[in-house]
Amino acid sequence: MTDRPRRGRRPGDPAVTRTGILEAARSVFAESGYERATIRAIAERAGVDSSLVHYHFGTKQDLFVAAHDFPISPATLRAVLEGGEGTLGERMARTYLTAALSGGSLEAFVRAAISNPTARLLLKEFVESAFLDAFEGRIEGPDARLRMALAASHLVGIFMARRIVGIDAIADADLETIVRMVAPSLDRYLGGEPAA
Amino acid sequence: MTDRPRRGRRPGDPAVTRTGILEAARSVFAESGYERATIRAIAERAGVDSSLVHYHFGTKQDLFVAAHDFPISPATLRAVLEGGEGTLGERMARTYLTAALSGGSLEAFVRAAISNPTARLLLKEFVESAFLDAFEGRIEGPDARLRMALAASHLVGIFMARRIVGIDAIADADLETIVRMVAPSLDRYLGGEPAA
DNA sequence: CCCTCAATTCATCAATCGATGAAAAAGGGG
DNA sequence: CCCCTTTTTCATCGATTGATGAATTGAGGG
Repeated sequence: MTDRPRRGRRPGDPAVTRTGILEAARSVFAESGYERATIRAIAERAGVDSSLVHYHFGTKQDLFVAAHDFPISPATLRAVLEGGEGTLGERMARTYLTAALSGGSLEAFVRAAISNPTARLLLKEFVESAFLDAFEGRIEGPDARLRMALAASHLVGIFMARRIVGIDAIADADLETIVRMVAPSLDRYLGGEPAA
Repeated sequence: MTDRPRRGRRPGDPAVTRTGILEAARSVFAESGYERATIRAIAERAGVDSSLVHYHFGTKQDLFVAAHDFPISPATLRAVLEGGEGTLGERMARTYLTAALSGGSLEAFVRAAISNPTARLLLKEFVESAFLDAFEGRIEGPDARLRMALAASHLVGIFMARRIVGIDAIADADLETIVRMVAPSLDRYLGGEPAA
């Protein structure tokens, strides 16, 4: 990592270099958003020439897609659905907020989605299919999908406030406190009553 | 607007040109976000040379600030606080969602805040002072500020879902329907009970 | 051990962008 | 009506960026 790299192929596993680039891409995208992130910055963080990034992943957009396969795993989804302690809203808040606030993956996604149409579509697709569709059928009553979306958007808003905008009251609060406060609101959306 | 502009000062009021640039700036910033928006595109939309933009407003960041003085007016705030029909949460949801979803001003702000540190600070400042501070004292109970911020973040999330990401369920829904569904959640935050 | 192929850097291009400085045209006070 | 100021376009610079092609070096099969 500290060697002066000469030209040509270097010893060791090329796969390490590849995943290193992906990791660097994720972190730079998360920090700077899609537009501001430069291939050169990603390459530098990976300790690699910028051409190598293109060689492995093609265009910048290809790299972004490759680096962000799946923000939240299906396993996470199952954990939310197939109970445990607490209400559904509580599990949902805790699981998604923890996942979103820990890694940089979703942050990169959201940041990128703001300015880049492709990333925006990916995010929309992710939320609608892997999120709304997954819960569909488990939530009853009229407007089920809209109520689901409202619950999800609440979490997105909290994520934005804490991670992107940095509203103090939310950024400084204990995560579990937030979860306990938010859970009843989510349960109200997921519970079924049509809201007067 | 359709004339071939020769060089030099043009007849008519220069203030018209100025406000035209500001308007163009708002719309381009809203569409593209801060990074993607180019001075050249703004100038073209205003029917003006790009240098004129610099002449009037200096740097790109200066222009952004000048174009987005205040997303939501103090008058709007008062309308929310000093009742009328419905609960506080209902007035809050209706007023802010309408304001945020109608003009392009807040959209530009949010988009810009994602990638530009200055815009991010402006947005944070706006939310925290003109929003949280304004309600402070009117909301009782422990964690008042956090609960306020949760209510605000819920609205931000809905705005994101509808305007930025374009989640169908929320984008297609009637605004008044959303307001009625969300209001009880907001009231819960603003009402005072500490949430078990 | 050689020869091909994959991995990697170097050099460089074309495009774009923000910004500046000079030139041209209209306004307006004296 | 003249002259200085303001407003506007034109020309251009320097920096940055994504991308490409050639050169160099290691890996690995035969």
